[in-house]
Amino acid sequence: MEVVSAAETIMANPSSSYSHESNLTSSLLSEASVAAVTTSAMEPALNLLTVQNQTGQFIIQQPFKTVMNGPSLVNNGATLSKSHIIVRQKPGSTSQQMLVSAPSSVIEDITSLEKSGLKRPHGSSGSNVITKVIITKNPLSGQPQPFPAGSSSQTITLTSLPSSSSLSSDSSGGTSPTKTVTLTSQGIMSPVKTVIATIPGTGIPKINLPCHKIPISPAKTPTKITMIPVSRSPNKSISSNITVLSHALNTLAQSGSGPLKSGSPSKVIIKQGPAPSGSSSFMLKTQSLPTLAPQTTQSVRSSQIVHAVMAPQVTQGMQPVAISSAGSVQQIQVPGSRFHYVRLVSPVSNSLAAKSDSGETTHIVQTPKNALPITITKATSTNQVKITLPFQQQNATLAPKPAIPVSHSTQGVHRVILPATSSVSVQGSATTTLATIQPAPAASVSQLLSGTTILSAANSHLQGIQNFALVPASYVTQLQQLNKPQSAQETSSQSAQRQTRDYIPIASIDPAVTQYTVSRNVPNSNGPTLEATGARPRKPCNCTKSQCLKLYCDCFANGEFCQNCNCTSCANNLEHEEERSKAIKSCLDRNPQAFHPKIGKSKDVEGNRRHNKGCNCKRSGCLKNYCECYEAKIMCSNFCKCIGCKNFEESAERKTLMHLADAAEVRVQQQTAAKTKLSSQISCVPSRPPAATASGERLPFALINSDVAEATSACLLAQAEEAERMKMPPVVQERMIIEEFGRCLMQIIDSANRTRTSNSVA
DNA sequence: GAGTTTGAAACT
DNA sequence: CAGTTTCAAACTC
Repeated sequence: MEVVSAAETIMANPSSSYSHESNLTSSLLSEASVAAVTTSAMEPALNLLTVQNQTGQFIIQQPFKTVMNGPSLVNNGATLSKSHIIVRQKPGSTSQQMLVSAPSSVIEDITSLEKSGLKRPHGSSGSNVITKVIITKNPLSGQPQPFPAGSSSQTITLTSLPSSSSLSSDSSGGTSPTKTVTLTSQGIMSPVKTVIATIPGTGIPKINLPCHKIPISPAKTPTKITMIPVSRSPNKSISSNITVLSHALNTLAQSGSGPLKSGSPSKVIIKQGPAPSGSSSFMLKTQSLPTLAPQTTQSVRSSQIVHAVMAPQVTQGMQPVAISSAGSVQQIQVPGSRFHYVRLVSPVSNSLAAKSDSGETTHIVQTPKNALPITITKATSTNQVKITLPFQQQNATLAPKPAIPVSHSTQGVHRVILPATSSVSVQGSATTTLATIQPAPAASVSQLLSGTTILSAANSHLQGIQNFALVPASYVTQLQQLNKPQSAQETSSQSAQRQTRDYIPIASIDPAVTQYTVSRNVPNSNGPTLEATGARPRKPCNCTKSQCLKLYCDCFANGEFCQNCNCTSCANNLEHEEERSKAIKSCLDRNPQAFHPKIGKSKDVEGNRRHNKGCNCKRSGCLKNYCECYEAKIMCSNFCKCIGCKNFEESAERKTLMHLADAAEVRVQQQTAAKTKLSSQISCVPSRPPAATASGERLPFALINSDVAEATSACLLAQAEEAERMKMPPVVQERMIIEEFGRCLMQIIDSANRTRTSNSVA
């Protein structure tokens, strides 16, 4: 595996050729790599890239300068950019290469480089400037580097990244002191200390987050962390300080996937929570801002420490930051569980990040307009630190090819397993084959829809089975219920309602690539019919013997947890997560495509759907829902091995059935439409007007009560009797009655007028 | 609602 | 890979 971390520098003053504020966000390194890449302000325009080993000893200290619209330089021949610096440990490299990448956009002004007295990097004129620094041992301590056996040297390679990934300049911080974010990778057993101090001589508050380590990978092999370019909001000097964190967090989102969606600010929350077996776990959480689309989420395990050093202006202009947004994530930590869950959730509200749990001190920073918010939360009662910072969203472009679940089982590699129903396509077969955290799982992660949950079983004994799995949002409900015991007042029906409400299916992002899973839950549907909540309708299963851990169970086959089902001895839930994981593994062993959508696109006819495997019907003629093809409303294909198939284009039986089905559907739709229309008409019926005017005067009709109506009726009846007694013709009798009715009305009006008059007099 | 039919999944 | 068994949904009454 390979650890890649990124650093980012931001120009503070676009008008100056040299910036006083160069923020290098540094890197996350693997357990096996050097401990830290640190930058600090040696002088206003010079930063120091420091690579520390696990014992805190400096391995590399490379000053570099950030130059506006020009190159940044590292004395040792390394060039760092104003935007991104990526430090990575090359996989399989005996020399333990570390790659530091920077955009090429900053490697243009050679003149200023030379002017600065710094060494011109080799090949800096090209777009890919690579400088290698090979260090055989710690130059300061003389001790061997803490690399795995066999590594005899380190190589730091500086490459340039596309300029498009660079950040825009910060126009406000020209005179601000250097802000530095340090990420220090430490050994697993590193002591935990929370230090909030001030950097001597700078007044810069230094926050050493009480994080033992950032769990990166349970594996012994290095973990690759790919960096993600940071959003290019115009004012991101603060955010840049923590960019490294976001980079590390976004490993998943970045790895192997396409470019990030520029201008899509989001937030990354690094949260350290208690972890079993003496290791801390970091929940890397990103939350996209409103109007943003998908989000990425990552849970990383490693053994690293994060130190955050932030300039005072970090807290300047603090504003509440909206956390919830269009597509955010939730981290769910289940006590006692080895699994770490992260959920992508739908936007709910624009709550404030500043508001945190009791005992937490939250710093929320949001740069001015269009800037990205940064939140640092330190829990006083717990050992928990959250850093919320922006980062660029990942391009959620989907490839039309579904690639789930991932069955690739590289040891020590996080895997992302998408349930069959997710229909989430990940890009490229090569990368999606293993939607792993290394190196490309993020693509799929970022493409997840709301409700998708990542289940991480890293470090568990299930390692090798599945370190990461995407589970349905319904799982989250169970997780949350575990975390928060149900209120005694909550009835079962309320619970059911809440669960139903919370249920969010995993679905395809792009309808064009939606793959229909043959599920009995959606009989004869042309596709996933969504409920009002956007959730796919879900039918409870009735499994009795399979424990809902076989593909017989639709819930399980769809990658869902059983919820409100009628099953017995169900193990398709959180309480049996290990069993479930084993069952998933078993299914995948039998059939790596087990959770793939059964219905895919036909290659023959564009846009046509087709059963990927084909049916084997013998007695139903493929004209009953027993047939998966018929159930999916598609015709049998060459893949089918059915006998007596009548489910083909020219089949008269099929046409008849389809017509009947269509007619029934039309009928249902008409009924529904009629009901809707009726209800809307009823709602349009004008209600009784107010009985009084705005001034309080009672209107005549308001005087008509039962007594008045009875008296009026008596008058009319008396008049009718009188007319009859007078032996008047029927026409005249009617007229007399109507005239009497008129007189009654006049009396009522007079009474209303009298009431109005008396009210005005009063 | 109970019993039957059916075909996918699981098993041998 | 083929045959058999198991299973749960679809279907019938």
